[in-house]
Parts: sequence; C-alpha cells; structure tokens
Amino acid sequence: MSDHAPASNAPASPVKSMDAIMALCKRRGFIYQASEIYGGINGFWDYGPLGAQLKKNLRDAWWQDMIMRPCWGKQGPGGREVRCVPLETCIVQHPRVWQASGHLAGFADLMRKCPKCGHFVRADQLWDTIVQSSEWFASLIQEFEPSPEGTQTPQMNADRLLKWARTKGKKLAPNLALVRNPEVTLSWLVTRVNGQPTAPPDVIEILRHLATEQLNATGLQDPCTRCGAVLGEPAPFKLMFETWAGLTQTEDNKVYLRPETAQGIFVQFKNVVDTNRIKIPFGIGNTGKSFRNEITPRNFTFRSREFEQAELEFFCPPDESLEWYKFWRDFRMEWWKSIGLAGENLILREHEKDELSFYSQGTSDVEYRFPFTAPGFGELEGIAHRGNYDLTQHQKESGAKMEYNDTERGELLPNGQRRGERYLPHCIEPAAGLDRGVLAILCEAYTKDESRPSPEFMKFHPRLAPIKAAVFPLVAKDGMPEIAEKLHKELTDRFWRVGAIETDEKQTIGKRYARMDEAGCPYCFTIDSDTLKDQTVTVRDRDTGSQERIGIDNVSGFLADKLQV
RNA sequence: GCGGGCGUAACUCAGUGGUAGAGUGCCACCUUGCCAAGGUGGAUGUCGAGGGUUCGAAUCCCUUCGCCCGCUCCA
Repeated sequence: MSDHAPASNAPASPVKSMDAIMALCKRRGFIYQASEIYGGINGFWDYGPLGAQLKKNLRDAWWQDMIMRPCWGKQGPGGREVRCVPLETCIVQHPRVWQASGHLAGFADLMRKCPKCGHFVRADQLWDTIVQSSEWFASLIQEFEPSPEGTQTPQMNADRLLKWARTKGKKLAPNLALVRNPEVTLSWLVTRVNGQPTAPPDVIEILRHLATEQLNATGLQDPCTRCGAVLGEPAPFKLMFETWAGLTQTEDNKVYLRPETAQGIFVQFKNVVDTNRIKIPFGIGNTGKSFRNEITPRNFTFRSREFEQAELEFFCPPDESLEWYKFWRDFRMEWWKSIGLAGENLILREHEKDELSFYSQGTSDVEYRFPFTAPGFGELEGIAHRGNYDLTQHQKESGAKMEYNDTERGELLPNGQRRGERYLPHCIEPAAGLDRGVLAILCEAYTKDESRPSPEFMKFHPRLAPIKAAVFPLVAKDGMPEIAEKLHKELTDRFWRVGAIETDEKQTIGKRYARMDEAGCPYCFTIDSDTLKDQTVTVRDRDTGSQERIGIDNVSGFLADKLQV
C-alpha cells in the first residue's frame, strides 16, 4: 500500500463506510471470512456465490481483453498488432526458480526480534534504524557533547547519562541495560574509554556498551530500537509459504508456494517461443493463486495471504521497450476505467527514480482510493519495465539459453531474408491483483442514497454484475407469473454464459427491486396488466430507478445491447 | 509484534451477576396493480473459543482466536 495524498486531490465525495460495505458483502454473500465457524483464519477470505461470480467476471474480462483480443484490438507502438497467448503454470515450482528470481533471498531477510516487546527489526539495518527512528536514542544522544573535529567519539558525561537513565530513560527505554542498572553498565564503558585513549569507541560501540549488563558473561549486546532490551539472534523471516513435495519432510523435499505467477512465465518463455508460431513482440498471460506470509494481513481482503494475480509478461526488443512500457501503462489505466472504476478514486502513479529497482526503466501503479486508504491510495496493479532481468537470472541459474532469434532484424541477405539478430528480450509486466480489483469494484459500486426506497445499492458495471437481469410478474396472478416464467427461460437460454438471470414472484415489487439493487443487478423486467394487452414490459434501471416500456420480444435484444454480447 | 476498540440471530445492535432480547432481513399465508407497502403467523443463537471465580456468568478474572483503527512491517 502506498500513501500518496496530494492535497489538491482530496476526495470530493465523502468516504464510504468500510463497515457498511463489509456488512453488505456478508449479508448478500459476496465475501465470507474463511473457516468462519472455527473462528476464522487470519489473512484468508472466501467468496460467496455472488462474490465468486463477480470475481470470475473480472477474471474473464481480463482474459478477454488481454489474451483473446488484446487491448480491444488497438495497435501497439509503430502500428504493431498486440499479440498475447495464455499459459497456466504451477503454484509449486522448482526451488531454484525462487533462487534465481531473488525471492528466496529477498523474502527471507534476517530479522531480529525483541524478546521483551516483540518488535522486529531488520538485522542489516539495525544501526541505521536506531539512529534514524529510535525515540530513546534521539533523547539519549542529546546528553552527549558533539564529537570533536575529526573523530567518531561523542564526548561523554557520566553524570548526565546517570540522570538520563533515571528520568527520561525509564520512560523511553525501560529495558535498556543502562536504565536497569546504570552504575555497572557505565563502569564498563568508562573503563573502556579510559583504558584505551588511543582507540576510543565510536557511537555504535558506546550504544552496545549501554545495552550490556554483564559484559563478562555475554559480551557486547545490541539494543532493541524501541524498548532497549537485548535483541535476539538474527533469524530468517520467511515470507514464502513452505511445504514438502514428497513423503518425507526433509530439507531435500522442501518446496515453496509461489509468491507471484510471473516466474512461471519466464521459466517457460523458451517453450512458448519454440512451440508456437509467435514472434516478438508478444505477451504471455497467466492468472492464478499466489501466496505470501504477510506480516500483518489487514484491511479486509486487501492484504491477504492467499490471493489471485492476473499477470502479463510482454516481451519486446530492447530498443522498443520504453514505448511498450508506456503503451501498457496507459492501456491498463484505461482498462480499469472501462470496467467501472471511472471516477476520481482511480489514479495512475509513475514511480519516482529512487523508487525504481536497479534494472527498471520505469514502473507505474494503478491505484485506487479505498475507504481505508483515503485520502491515500492502495495499489491495484503495477506496470513494470523489468528489462531483461528475469530472463538473465534464469539463464544464469539454469544454464538454459533464453536468447530470442529475431528473424525480422539484421542485415538483408542476397536471398531476401534477414540475417537475424539474437538478443534477450526486454519485458513489460502489467501485474494485477484480482482480489484487490474485486475489492475496489465493491467499494466503487457501493452507493448509499437515503432518498431512494432502496438506500443501499451496488452500481456494478453490467459486464461485471453477477446477476445480469431479473424478470418479475408485478403481481402473482392473472397469468403474469406464466409470462414471466417464459421470459425468464428465454433470457436464461440466451445469456447463461455471462451471468445469472433471476426471477421472483414473492413479496411486493418494491422489495424485489430492492433486493436486486443490493445484489447489483442492472436491469429488472416487469410483467404487468398492460403486458397482457399490448405485449410490452417495463425495464427498470438500477441506478436511476427510472422505467421505460419495451416490447416483450425486444427484451433479449435490449439486454444483449446493454451487456455488449 | 505493540497499543486501543470490538466480538450476542443472516445484518445492525441493546442487555454489566439471576429465564436470551429488539429492529431490519428471511420464510409462510392473506392482501396486491411499480419501488424494502399493510395484516397475521413462523424459524433462527452452545452470547467467538477454552479455562477459572460463583449457588448461579453473555456479564467478573485469565488464556486464546478473529475483525477494525493507530504504530511497525510490506523483497
């Protein structure tokens, strides 16, 4: 999650209530807590019937617009056709995949845990963190005189340190050795300073002394940045889920659940090139579950430990990569807008230079202003220029040649062919979070309007709505139910592939409309007494509540037009 | 991980030591003539879980799980 809140970009409309959205999601069966009857399990969520269909519709929209007809048929840079093929790779890959990608190293930073307050700090950043953000250090450092010119040793005054330990130190760093046992701790330090005037201790060594109560028994120790207690030993902090492939749970059999789908694509890049008549530039798309052991799952489904990604890796010649990057960045923003995130809550944010990975020439995030991030934004999708980093890594680690032979390049030969040019393609990666997408769509669709008979309703784009339409008899008599049933069957026969068509003859018409509003059904067709006379029905629009009459024979065409199918 | 708040019906919540409640929703029947309309009736809870105190616990204590908020973390 990022937290960018330009003052000029403040929300014009009031922030929606996340509690109300979550209540509706539960009540109407969009999202349930996973394993709820057992008390739930931290960081995991299930989709109910409407949620499962909504998410499928989003996944289908991605698949259709990225794989089946990429970018709605728009041309890429230089008027080139945009071509993409699908792929489905395994959640479990060879462990060396994660070695090559850097996840094994990057996802297992050495962390140190404070046994007293439970605080975590990265082992390699301990001293930086203390100097930059430790409250007790900021206070303590003021008790020292500045270092004399050309030295690293601040001037120490034992009396002032004693006083600090008994006053401010008690509050700020209650577990620091200096605070718990000032005389002993200071005596070791004074001995050290006076004993070796030619090699005075630097700031870090002084801090380590102040954290050490029993020098003889323990040696110098390191303090917790927050409470000053002695930190535990560095231990790998595992953000990847581990399991075993094989019956024995030994180190040899250890495998990991993927933290992203992208690596499966890079690993199969050569196979796709070699076994399909496809030429660069082209993309490979893959949707599927990924897993990260998030430290703090939070904000409903926004940061879950099991989540689904929709990733495309688009391969192109290095000299075209920047243009393709910009192309994809802009298209992906357009795409999110096209499925209903059209408002001021969606932004495209280009990363600053210092945010970029060393191999990247550009990265952008599509971000949505969720109720829980407002006035800031949370990431929906990252579009990254990854250079040839990943193919290079896998080429090195596996020894397999990842080069592409571009037969459209190189000098023109006498026979009219090109000589060809071998290179490692560059890669543009639009990587979307489907669950975050669903959550953004739920938040965007949720609308509260107390002036309506149905004050809470879901304004889904018709393409995503789990229920596409409903057919009602105005009252359950005079032959209306029979006509409704016939129309319902007709619509179901035609539209079942894209979503549900519902019918309901119980309760009053207002209640039935209201129920459909909460489920986000865009259109309701109602059979009334006029239908019997002139073969027309009313169409009710979810967002406005307005009605128009159309011929019963035109209903199917009307809906097809609205759903663009 | 720390700090704060919360956990009672599908949803929103009342109930602070003495028989488990309300509104909404849901279901059935009656009534219907376009917006959660009206009437009658009905179903639904191991009060998040475990332990303790007590004659007696939704209520007090301890532990634990989950959710929300603020820190922290987020390759």
